[in-house]
Amino acid sequence: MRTPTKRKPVRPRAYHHGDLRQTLVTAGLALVEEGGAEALSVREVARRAGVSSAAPFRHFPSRIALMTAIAEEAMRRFHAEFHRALDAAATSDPMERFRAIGIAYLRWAFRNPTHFQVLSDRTLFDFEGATELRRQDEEIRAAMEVAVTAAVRAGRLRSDDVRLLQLTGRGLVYGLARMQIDGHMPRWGVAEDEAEAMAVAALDLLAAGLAKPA
Amino acid sequence: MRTPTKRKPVRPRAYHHGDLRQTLVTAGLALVEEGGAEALSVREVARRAGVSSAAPFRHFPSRIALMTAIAEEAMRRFHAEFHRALDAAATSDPMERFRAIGIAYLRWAFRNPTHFQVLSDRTLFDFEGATELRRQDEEIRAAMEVAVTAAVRAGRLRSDDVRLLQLTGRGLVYGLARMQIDGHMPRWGVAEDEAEAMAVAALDLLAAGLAKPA
DNA sequence: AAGAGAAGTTTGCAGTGCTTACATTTGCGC
DNA sequence: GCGCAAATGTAAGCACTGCAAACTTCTCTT
Repeated sequence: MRTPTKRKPVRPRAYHHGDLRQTLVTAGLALVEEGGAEALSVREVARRAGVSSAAPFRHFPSRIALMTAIAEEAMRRFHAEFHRALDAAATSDPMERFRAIGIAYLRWAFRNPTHFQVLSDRTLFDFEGATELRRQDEEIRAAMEVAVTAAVRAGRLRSDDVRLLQLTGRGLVYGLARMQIDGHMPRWGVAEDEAEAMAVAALDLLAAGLAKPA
Repeated sequence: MRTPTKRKPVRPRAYHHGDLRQTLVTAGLALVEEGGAEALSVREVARRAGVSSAAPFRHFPSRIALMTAIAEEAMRRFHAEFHRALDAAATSDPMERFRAIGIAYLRWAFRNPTHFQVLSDRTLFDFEGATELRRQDEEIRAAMEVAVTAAVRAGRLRSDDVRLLQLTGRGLVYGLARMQIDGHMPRWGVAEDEAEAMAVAALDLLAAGLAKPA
């Protein structure tokens, strides 16, 4: 977003924009935030950036490529906050760590619902082509695997099937997040302002249930 | 919607179609089945039904209204199969019943992924306007509430918060179904042909965990 | 047999993603 | 500095979409 060799650093940027690519991603992110993924059109993004409707195609070959860049930016933020939260809740107890991971995930999803929506639906962007995103996604998954494996090794869980345990944990947390996004919570008697707390309570209930009985 | 006084029940139906409304819903359902909800366009549905692109608007005021009718048809099938499966697994044990409900839900979702996708995303159709659908949805939810309440009364669960227990059960099952639809399973090391069985195993793990320890 | 209403059609408008041809600007080798 | 190629913008246009209006055809009622 800097302007090193540009002659007119501020307003009257005629023709060449300076950093259109990043501007488009930022505008797109805002659009998604306002109206969800399907509210994003290339032309509207161009309008917001103050360029012609064909300009974005100089930087992205298709709408899906633009969405991929937006998803990558969203994942960057998710990844950063996820690790920040994990570091803050530094604990060596594997069950505590399992819980902290789930809470960090839920927290981000509930507070960034439209960004989470983009990340979760892999028909919306080119998952295979987003190398960095895939690495960060894998890192989050691996963090969970580490915690679960440690808990299993310590004999703390009622099952020793790491893959199944992971799937169960992720399944619940993913489901709660998507129920919120897809508008199911009201139908289950969960009000807007208590949704996140209820989701955490559900996670706690699962964690308690997975723990090995005395 | 039958054809009591029609003169030409079969082929050469010129102009008036006879039962276009139902034909459109059926064609739409097939379209959704093939390519998911976003693959459905009013014009393509019209093409398949062999009518002009404006004809569907005689029966549905908008694309969303057509999608709502499609969702209602999908829900009708889901509801029917759900109850058929529940009746087949007739058992009075509340924990068994809880499990049977979850399995029936998972089974339908995994075998009708695109139809499930439509039903699950409430931005795709007019949920509030679909009275019958809402009633059937509520019935499925109520079946779960009955089972959970019975289990709590029988002192079989580690929590007595029915709402939280329901949310946890639904959250897991919904999450597993959506993970499948959104294409997350491969990344979690779950192959296509074992996905449904793994989901059931996760449900069993949750059920075991929710049960009151001896 | 007449006429009204239902259910089709054609035409057209505004929006979309994307392409092609053209214009401007900028960085780089000389 | 100069000049040219590449990068990056624009304008115009195509095929598609959802949807509205005006018109036509059929069917049902009386």
